[in-house]
Amino acid sequence: MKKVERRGLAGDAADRIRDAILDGTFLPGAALREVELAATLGIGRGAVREALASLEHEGLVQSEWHRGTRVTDVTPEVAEEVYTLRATIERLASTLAAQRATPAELAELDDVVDRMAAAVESGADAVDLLALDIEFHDRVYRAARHRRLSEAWLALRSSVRLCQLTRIRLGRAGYRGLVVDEHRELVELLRGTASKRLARVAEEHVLGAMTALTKDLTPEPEVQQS
Amino acid sequence: MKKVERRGLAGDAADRIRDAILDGTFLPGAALREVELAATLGIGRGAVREALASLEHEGLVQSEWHRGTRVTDVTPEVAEEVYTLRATIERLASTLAAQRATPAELAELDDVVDRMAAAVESGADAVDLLALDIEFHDRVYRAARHRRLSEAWLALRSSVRLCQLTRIRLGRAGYRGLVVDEHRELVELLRGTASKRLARVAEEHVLGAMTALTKDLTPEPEVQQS
DNA sequence: GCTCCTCCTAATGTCGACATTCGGACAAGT
DNA sequence: ACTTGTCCGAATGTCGACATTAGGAGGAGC
Repeated sequence: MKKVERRGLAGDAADRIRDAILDGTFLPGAALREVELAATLGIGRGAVREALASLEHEGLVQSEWHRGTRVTDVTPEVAEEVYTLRATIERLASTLAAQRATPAELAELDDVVDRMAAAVESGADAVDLLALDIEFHDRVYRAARHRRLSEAWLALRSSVRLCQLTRIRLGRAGYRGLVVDEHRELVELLRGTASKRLARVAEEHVLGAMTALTKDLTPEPEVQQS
Repeated sequence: MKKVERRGLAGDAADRIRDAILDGTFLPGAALREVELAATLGIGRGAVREALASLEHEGLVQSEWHRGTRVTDVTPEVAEEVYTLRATIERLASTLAAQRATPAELAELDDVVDRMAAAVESGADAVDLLALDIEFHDRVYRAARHRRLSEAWLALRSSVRLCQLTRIRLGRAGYRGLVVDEHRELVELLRGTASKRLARVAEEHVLGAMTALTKDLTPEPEVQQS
């Protein structure tokens, strides 16, 4: 059995607010007022404060002394920071996962990739594909069995989603079929013993995503003029 | 001019508590009671709560639902997690610093290494050497100019100090002269363009420290018997 | 003697009230 | 016209009181 996780209101509140940010209820740059959120969620301001502190630690929001909290807006610079850091961490996660993953965990990774392939085949939504992508990497980190590393991923994960979602929102996006192949290659390498190559591919997998992302996020040259 | 940093009580409280943990006022495993701390520091419980949340994010303390917060105790497992993660992050930091460091920053690194050498020469305290070691790496991260990466280091730094300090407290320790040479090599590589070699050396620099650390932290086989 | 149940205590979780701070609007001075 | 000073509204920062919970002490039942 898996132990039940008991959390306070702050944890729930953080989840709600995070979801609201990720599904576009709060757009980048929007102000998150404590009293307002407290009223909306039906909880006290203390819990909201704690939740916002969590989200700040995840990089989803930024707050300044006595100036409130607002949703981080996704600039190419932010995307570059998030993805370079993620690439580095992913390198370690893959290496560890290759050493420690059980056959069952590897099989589950296969399953996720199959579901991704099916989703691409049936022309599924880009958001659904993104969810599968993230699930894949969640499982890799779990297989790595490294508490602090998993926490680092949890902190980055929200930012990764936010980056990809704004990209999708911009209409660019287009999850190519390439994604499926890349993940399938990763699973194969996790099964093998070519740790050097695995580390390189895992890192490049993320950096490749970054390249596509920053390019799409860079605002097109304005034609309009004042 | 450098902008003044305005923080609330929580920030100050976090610093005080962190220092208290690092200088041994609160030993690993000790309970940190909110009311007690609030009374000691002369502030409200809210601020203390916020401070403890920060420290938990740094990995210095752990808290459970309705069971309070206690100082993380340094096991070889913790040390291994902290140092493997640090090695990975340091690899990126060094690579970026090599690309972005100004000549002034590199000169300051030289200065730190010189001070380390002088300290070793004059048989200084292990704690002082540790401070210089950390200052060196602080500067590397600053030169890397990567906000999220720096934050990741800030979060790990306290744990690194805690690990090293308990090691010193155990009497093992003994900062060897080797440390000076290693840092001097790092600066040279930062000046050069051999980025692959730099990445490897930076990573191994940390992993080497880990090996010494985990060995010293592993409790000696008990002779006593029940 | 062992288990289970009930209470009790000490701590954390939660909340709303009050204090502090920011930034803009507006007016006065140069 | 530009700067400077003051006021004001709205938000966050801070605090103590109250609600809830965990874990142990103690007794009843077997």
